[in-house]
Amino acid sequence: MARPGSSKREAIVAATKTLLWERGYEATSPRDVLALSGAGQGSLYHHFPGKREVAAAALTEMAEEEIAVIDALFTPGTPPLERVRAYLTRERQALRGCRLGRLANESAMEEPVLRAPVAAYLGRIQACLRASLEEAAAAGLLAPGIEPPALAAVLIAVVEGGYVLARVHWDEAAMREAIDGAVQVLDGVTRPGA
Amino acid sequence: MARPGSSKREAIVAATKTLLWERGYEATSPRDVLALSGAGQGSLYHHFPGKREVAAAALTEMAEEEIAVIDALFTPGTPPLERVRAYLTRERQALRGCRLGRLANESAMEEPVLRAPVAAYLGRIQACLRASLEEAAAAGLLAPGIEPPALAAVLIAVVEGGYVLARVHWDEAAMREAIDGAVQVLDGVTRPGA
DNA sequence: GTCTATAGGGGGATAGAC
DNA sequence: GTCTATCCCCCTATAGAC
Repeated sequence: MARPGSSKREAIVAATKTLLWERGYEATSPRDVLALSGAGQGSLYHHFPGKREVAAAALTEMAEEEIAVIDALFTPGTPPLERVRAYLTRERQALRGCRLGRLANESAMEEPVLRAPVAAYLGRIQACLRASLEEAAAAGLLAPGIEPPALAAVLIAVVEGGYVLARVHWDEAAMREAIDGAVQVLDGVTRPGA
Repeated sequence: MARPGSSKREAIVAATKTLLWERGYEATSPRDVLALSGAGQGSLYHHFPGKREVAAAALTEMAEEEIAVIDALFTPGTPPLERVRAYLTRERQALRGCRLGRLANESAMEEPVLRAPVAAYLGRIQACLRASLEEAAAAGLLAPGIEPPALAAVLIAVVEGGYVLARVHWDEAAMREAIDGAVQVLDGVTRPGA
């Protein structure tokens, strides 16, 4: 039932992934999903109990995909502070918003099944940042008074907040400035070791 | 027409302010507004062309109120870095989200009349932060390599991103940690002058 | 200026044929 | 497993009385 293999199910989930990023949860209707996927009403309600479960399946896939990208970015090979910088400066489509974090202010976050994949994604990023910063701290690269967990929280917050600024000002530069600042701050509280 | 004095108009705008914070723009229907305000259908469409303009009026008032709070926080009397800390550490209801910034990912941001008050509010905060940080820099309190505009962008982004983290993890502590980190970072890149 | 009544369209879901 | 047809309710807005 929740297995892949049925073509329409995959089409429905794929369309939902597109629409959730583009419009969010509340603004995405089953009708839109069916129109974009080419499936009929029956297919959706055959494979899923309702809209929420379709979205949950889509969000789960989205989180898996994005977590894979994050894990690749934080490969243990490179020096810890390089990994952090790579995350901060990776390319982003600021005006589209964070693919998962953009749902933060929707009522969907009150549904555990929808909140979970979003929390897993942002949580993974924060964990990777924290681990890298702790590694840097252990190597004596972090200024005193800076706790790795707190700095990790700052950096993920700057990225998510950067998306907010870009959307509100309708200007990618608003996010770029925040990211630039984060890099300056990172340089300011670390020693040039890496 | 857009004047106050008509009791129902004010009730409608007041109800809209409440609902916009609680549910956002798309999830707030004229019906909800009328039910909460006690007004009838006719009153809303007598005073406003439609939902968008009601929301615009509500957002404008919300921005004015919040900007007044910000301006009070950044009174020129106190030392510049104290003002910045006061902004960072002011009390917030993390799980409710930013009263204006929570609309960032709604389609409402494509409507200039709705985006403008939100942008004005966040823009004002950023300007106040920048001015304070420039004052601190002029007094030699800022570490070299830290540009006031970039640091101002970081700080407003941490706050807005902190709201996102709190909502996504459904935990106020997620925002607190980001704010704590921002204070640590601020201390890390400034000299103890103030 | 405020009210009730009503309308056209879409949202989310179900029925039942194929 | 997929389709079309249909349902009820809410969304946004208009009509027109008071």
